[in-house]
Amino acid sequence: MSRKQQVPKVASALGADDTGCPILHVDMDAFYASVELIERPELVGTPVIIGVPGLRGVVLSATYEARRFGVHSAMPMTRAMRLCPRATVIPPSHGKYAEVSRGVMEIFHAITPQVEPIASDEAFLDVGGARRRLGRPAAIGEAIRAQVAERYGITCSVGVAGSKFVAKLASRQCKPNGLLVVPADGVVQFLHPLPVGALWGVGDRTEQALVRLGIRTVGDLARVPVATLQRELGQAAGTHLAALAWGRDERAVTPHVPDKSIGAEETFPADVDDPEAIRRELLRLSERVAARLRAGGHVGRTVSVKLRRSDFSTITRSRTLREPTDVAQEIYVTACDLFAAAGLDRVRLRLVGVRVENLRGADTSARQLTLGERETGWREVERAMDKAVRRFGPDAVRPASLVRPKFDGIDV
DNA sequence: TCTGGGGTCCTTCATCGA
DNA sequence: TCTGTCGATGAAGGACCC
Repeated sequence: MSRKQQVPKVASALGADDTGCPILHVDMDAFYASVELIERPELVGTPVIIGVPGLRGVVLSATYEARRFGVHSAMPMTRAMRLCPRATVIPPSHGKYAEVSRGVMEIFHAITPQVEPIASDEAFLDVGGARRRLGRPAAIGEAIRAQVAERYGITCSVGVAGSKFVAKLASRQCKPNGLLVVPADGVVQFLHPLPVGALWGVGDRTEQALVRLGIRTVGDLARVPVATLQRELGQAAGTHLAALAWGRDERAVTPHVPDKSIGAEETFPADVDDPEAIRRELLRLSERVAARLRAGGHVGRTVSVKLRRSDFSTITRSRTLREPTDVAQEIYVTACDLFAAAGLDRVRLRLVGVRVENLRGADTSARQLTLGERETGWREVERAMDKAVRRFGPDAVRPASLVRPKFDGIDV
């Protein structure tokens, strides 16, 4: 589901010497759309867009037939429909995608435990340790493609290289339904003709900044002194990009990356300026975040709120608590304080969000009551709510203020 | 044209204590 | 005692990723 610009196809696969190429990047092709077509085979070969039409939604995924009209993921649905009015629009079913994603990850784990998922539809694999058992990396990549196709009837693309970042570029280069090996001694030859925007970490803004400096390709970038890049892009980004331009990327495949924050946000169907309605939404989001914290065994110390005005300008406000929490009421009270302190009363908002950062394991954080403080009992109440939800479903229990329609006059 | 939702990481600035 | 410096931490914003 890459949303970066398509880089031009290379004419040659640069041979197939995969010695020194233990890293695989596996990327499902048009994942959500492909999963939907499993149940709708009559739509194969036609333009299909996954997204919610009408509302303020964006395209989540599109078949390659729709992409030919200029449709791509993250594009506003209204624009996508103008570009491709014939497209069949299917609302997303995240549960279905998660199920296929789990199955695909199982296939990866049967190859090697060194699997680093990047998203539901892509992962890095380090197959260095699987060679003796399963053969060369390119052969392992082909085996994965065959297994995914056989089990789910969908295709994926595989990049094979000596580093994560080159493997990722390679998989993008051979999409859809391809496999590309970038040999260790062909990295510079592979990278330098690519546009700078193809690099991981170069988005629109950075690309514009680089183009202003006359840097259009990775090769151009490689010839610029590191100090210049650091001055223009900042210390970290400058150093990082200078290394990438020469194919240097030492990052290892890391199977377990701990969560650093958990949040939830929602765009209103129409802008809202009623503080009561905004506080109700903050409560709903706090409930969601707290439930996910508890489900993951996390507590967090910093609560932040995100407030986006109707003109899309966005502010965030955060507060670090004395003790970490996974209690919705504590998160909600803090979020309301932050909202009040932001001084946006009666300002029209299009989005609000709640996030908890500074996470740690709930089991490693014994809560310390200060002198005179009384345990509120909210934690116990919310754990009981978790049990009810697990047993009777998500609508089994909710705060009284959320029993009313979510937004005044708009029940969504 | 009009921009979702879930994240990570970096930079800058302010504050505080040693 | 005062001042300057340095590092840690927190807060805010922004760019980027899928």
